[in-house]
Amino acid sequence: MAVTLKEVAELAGVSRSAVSRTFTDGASVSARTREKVEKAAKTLGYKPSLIARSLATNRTKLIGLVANNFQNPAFLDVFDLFTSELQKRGFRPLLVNLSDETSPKQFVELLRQYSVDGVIVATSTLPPSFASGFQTAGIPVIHTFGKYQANANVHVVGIDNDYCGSMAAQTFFERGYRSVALLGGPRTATSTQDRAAGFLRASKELDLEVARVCYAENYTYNAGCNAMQAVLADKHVEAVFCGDDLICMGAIDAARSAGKVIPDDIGFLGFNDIAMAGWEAYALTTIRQPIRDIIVSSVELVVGMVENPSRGPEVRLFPCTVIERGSLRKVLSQD
Amino acid sequence: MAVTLKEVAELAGVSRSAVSRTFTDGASVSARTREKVEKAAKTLGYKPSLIARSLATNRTKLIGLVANNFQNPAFLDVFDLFTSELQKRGFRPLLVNLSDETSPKQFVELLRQYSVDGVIVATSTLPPSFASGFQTAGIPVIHTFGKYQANANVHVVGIDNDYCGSMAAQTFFERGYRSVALLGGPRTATSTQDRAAGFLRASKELDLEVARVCYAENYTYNAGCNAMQAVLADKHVEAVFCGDDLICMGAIDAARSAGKVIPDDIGFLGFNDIAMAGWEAYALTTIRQPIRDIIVSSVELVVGMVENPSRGPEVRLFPCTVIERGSLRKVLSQD
DNA sequence: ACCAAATTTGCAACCGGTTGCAAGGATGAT
DNA sequence: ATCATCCTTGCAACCGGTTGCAAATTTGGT
Repeated sequence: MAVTLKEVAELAGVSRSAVSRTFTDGASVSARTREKVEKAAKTLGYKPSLIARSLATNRTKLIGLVANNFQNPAFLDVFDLFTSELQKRGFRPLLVNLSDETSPKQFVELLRQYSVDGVIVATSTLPPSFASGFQTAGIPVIHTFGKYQANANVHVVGIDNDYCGSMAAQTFFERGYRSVALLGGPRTATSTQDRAAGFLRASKELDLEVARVCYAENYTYNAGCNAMQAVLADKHVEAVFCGDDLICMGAIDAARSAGKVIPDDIGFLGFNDIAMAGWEAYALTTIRQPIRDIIVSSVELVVGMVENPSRGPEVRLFPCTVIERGSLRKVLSQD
Repeated sequence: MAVTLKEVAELAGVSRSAVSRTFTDGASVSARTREKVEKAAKTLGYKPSLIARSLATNRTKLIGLVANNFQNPAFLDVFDLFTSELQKRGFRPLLVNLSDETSPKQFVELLRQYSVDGVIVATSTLPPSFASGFQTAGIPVIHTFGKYQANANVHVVGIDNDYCGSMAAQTFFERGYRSVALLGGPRTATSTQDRAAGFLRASKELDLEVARVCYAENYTYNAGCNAMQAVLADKHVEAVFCGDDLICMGAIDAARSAGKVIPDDIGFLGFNDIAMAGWEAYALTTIRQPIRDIIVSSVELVVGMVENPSRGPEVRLFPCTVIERGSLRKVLSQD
């Protein structure tokens, strides 16, 4: 069915090598040969098979994206950027859905079988050991949204979650809140743990009372709704720091159902700044995670590692910013 | 680096064919040989290279997913289901982002170069000719969310958009609305055109006045917001049929900003039933598109075609249902 | 016009599997 | 024990490219 190198070579009256060389850049071919080959290729409609090339070069130009959070709108940006950035660079994305997998180990094997050139593990709910499994198998890997560990041998791109936690406390403090709550993401996520640590430490330093600490079961609206019930039991919580915008929106709706007005009765601080956070119905004040920077950087890094595998592990953290909208009261004026 | 067939064969003391056969099911190997090979493979950590296998078998077990709407939450379900359903069947998803592509033609070439076994084109904003380009190239293709055409040679899985349009008119009629508006998705989408046709025809039959017809520029909240301004200019529009939930939410917020109360002052009917439609802040009454059925069916169909390429083109349409929430008034009681 | 150097070309081996074919071995019936 | 049948095995060719090497050709300098 498909046209092969050989047929082009015959039509052009040159060797197979010559054809191969016109299609691999950096190879030495004379202008005349190239012209003959290109003409023949065009009339036959020839394009080199990337599979065959992969076999010979041991490069597939395939990058795996492993994710386990396909229901969070924040991942729309991830998928969009990941795919378009890879395409720009001549690579292709192979998606792996880890959502309902109990044993993720087998996926290392699988991606190895497909000979992906590199892998981006985009999740904060899997341990660094999962990502480093790829490293061990000889596959360049980036742990995006991962936790930085001093002894880790794996690249990490993301944010400083501990610092973000302290930013949240600072944000509450500046707005005059004194009794606050933490409504984190899933307990097992390293991002949740780090943010909680930073939040609690800074709250202590700023003399904020953390009246309640609870965690949503997962990154969903409903989980936020449910977890908020516990917070509502504490009558004197003035503001809630949520581990995710989606959770925060659920929490807000739970509060509204209980008759609370936002931000007058209770304030909310989200995390991520997904598109919906800007919608008028919620107008979430939230800590923005620079997803674009993170993904672009991850892609650059993984592509860089494919081209130069000896690069040592690197950690890239991007700053987050508070996006001021309407779910917290205003900063106290300084008079 | 990687362990190959040959090394396993040597360790096990058998031929390369024997090793190959133990790893391809349906091949004939004796129990004793299989045991020796499996033991050797295990000690060496051998897994067959899918790339090499692809070259020999002309099958990659790769299915392309072409999409151009990476910002709509409805696609979270698409990505989730598509990837997990493929994984279940031993196939892998290769993602193609067509979002900012002016010339999609080249992507046919690209997927052909990767020798994908099949392609799912999941969009209603590309013409059937794009999908059939894959067919012409000899690649099984499903046009998911596509338009059924009598002369088409390409499989289509989706819904009956014309009928959905008439459902919307019927829904308005049953609730006593008499002057309505259409706020469609992008004009160029075939789904928009078909729904508009069905809506206008049924409105005429039911004697509904369609006071306004306008279209959002794309499937976004902001586009819905903007397009709603025109509708708000008509003081007597009682209800709006939106081409998408996201557009609808933008339109609702625009109406609320203009002081309207929903559904008392103006009613809204969405489309898709994305997760957010159920959130209390919007409580959208919407026409639910059965995305799960559509994607599962698309995957089944494309996998089926890979296994049996001679199957003729097939059209699979799934019924949509009205999900009753709070953005339209109640059905009139029949007394 | 001549020669050394640089460039281009083709040959052939290789990437890591699969598979048709014929030979070898096992099985079962007589 | 003999033979026909069936199953298993290894050989070797093939899938469609790439690439080191040596030969052939071009280039440039004088």
